[in-house]
Amino acid sequence: MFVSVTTDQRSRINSLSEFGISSGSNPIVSLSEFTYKKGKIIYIESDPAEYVYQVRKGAVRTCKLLPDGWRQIGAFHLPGDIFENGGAHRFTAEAITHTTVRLIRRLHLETVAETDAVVWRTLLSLTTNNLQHAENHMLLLGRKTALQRVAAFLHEMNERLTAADVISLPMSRRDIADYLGLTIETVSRAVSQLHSDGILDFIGNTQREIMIRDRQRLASLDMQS
Amino acid sequence: MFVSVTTDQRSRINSLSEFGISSGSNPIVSLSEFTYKKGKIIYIESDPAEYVYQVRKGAVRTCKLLPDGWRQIGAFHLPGDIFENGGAHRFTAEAITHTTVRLIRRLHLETVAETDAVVWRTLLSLTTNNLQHAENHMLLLGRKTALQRVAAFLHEMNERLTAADVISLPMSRRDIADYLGLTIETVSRAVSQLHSDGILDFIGNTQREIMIRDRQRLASLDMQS
DNA sequence: CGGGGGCTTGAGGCCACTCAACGATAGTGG
DNA sequence: CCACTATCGTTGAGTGGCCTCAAGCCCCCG
Repeated sequence: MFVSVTTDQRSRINSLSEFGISSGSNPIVSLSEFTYKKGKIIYIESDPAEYVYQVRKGAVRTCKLLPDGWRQIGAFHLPGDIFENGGAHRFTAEAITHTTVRLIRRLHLETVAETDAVVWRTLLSLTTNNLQHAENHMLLLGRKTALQRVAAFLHEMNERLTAADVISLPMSRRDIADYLGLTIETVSRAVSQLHSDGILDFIGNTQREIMIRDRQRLASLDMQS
Repeated sequence: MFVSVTTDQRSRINSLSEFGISSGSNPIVSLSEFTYKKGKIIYIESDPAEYVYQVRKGAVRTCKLLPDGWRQIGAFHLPGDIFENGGAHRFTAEAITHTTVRLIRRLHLETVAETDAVVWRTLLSLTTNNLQHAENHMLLLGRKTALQRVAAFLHEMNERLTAADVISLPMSRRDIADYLGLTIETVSRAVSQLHSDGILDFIGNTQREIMIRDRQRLASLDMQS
């Protein structure tokens, strides 16, 4: 599959712990780095290959497609995040911006793990974290209003990709809409409302730079009202 | 936590493989059986205890609650199903009907696993399966219509708890609604429509016994139209 | 028999979607 | 430098699907 993908850079690193997975005994695992241009596919749903990925730079979306054109984004992966595909791929992963990922073969990992429970534990907690995120997202998709969803999204992003209360969103309104189970118009309207309510401001002339003015009220919308 | 719960029966079995988790070397793990009356709580969200459960008889729902009273059911667990709660409980688990579960301490399991990668692999694939289910459910909650959701639900149940095309649902319309992110009225209307469209029939005088007349059309609704 | 819970059905309202127009921005080629 | 175009985002008007509220039926169980 990788032959069909833009590979600008490639390097090898001999460390498992650099990947964020600490191994007690076996530090020698091959690690590769790939770079994908904006919009390029990292892997497709039902792709047989098995890797574990870590975002180095950029952002990745994992999504499912419906026959009628609808798309559901399951998660956004930002620098530092590890995402994987146990068994067969259940999602399609795409680069949102110019993105660099590290990757490691699952098989190699499990070979190491054979003699090292720490790796297993890490792999499991990785999957559990993804599961937890999915469970919270089910609640959002099933039971929250448009405004609550957008507030929850901004709240999540504010915690994940910023130190101060200034967010620089890598993804488009379409991505956000497909993540929140809404349309782009509804997302836009909700953001506008949060702006006119004094909860956030726009920075610069692009709409992807957002400053949170009232984190408290944003959080309270997220937590429910 | 268990002191506050109805415990009608209790037994001990010394086998891990009976639980559905095959261990190559260490078959001696304590296994308990508990019975819960209809509606009783098995564990509560944020409960610290760590167990892995297997449904023996009955049915279990795992759900999250919102401050404003909304409920989202993440999954139904039927006889044979294994469900767990890595780390802290992320859900509340309740018995839908009179239910018997086997349970095993996660800690015990991981102690065994220390020397047995098969257990780790099983535990991981268990979590991965749950994750896959959650991912599919996100698609349902985010991008499907009421009719498609109900069709998908019946399709799922038809595959999980019946041999012929006769389903005996253990859960109420409220449970179904909270699973599908709908109201009971909408669920009821959708089922009625499927009935009047000749896709399903009711059996007996209760509305929980359903016979699928046209599995093909049910599946095509599920798969999207 | 009366009461209550579960389920259905109807009437009306609201929130999010649809369709459409428009402005802003970035990239392209002259 | 300026059209020209495509993409992205916002905003408005109108529709529709699901929710809300309400009534009524059926069954179970006292």
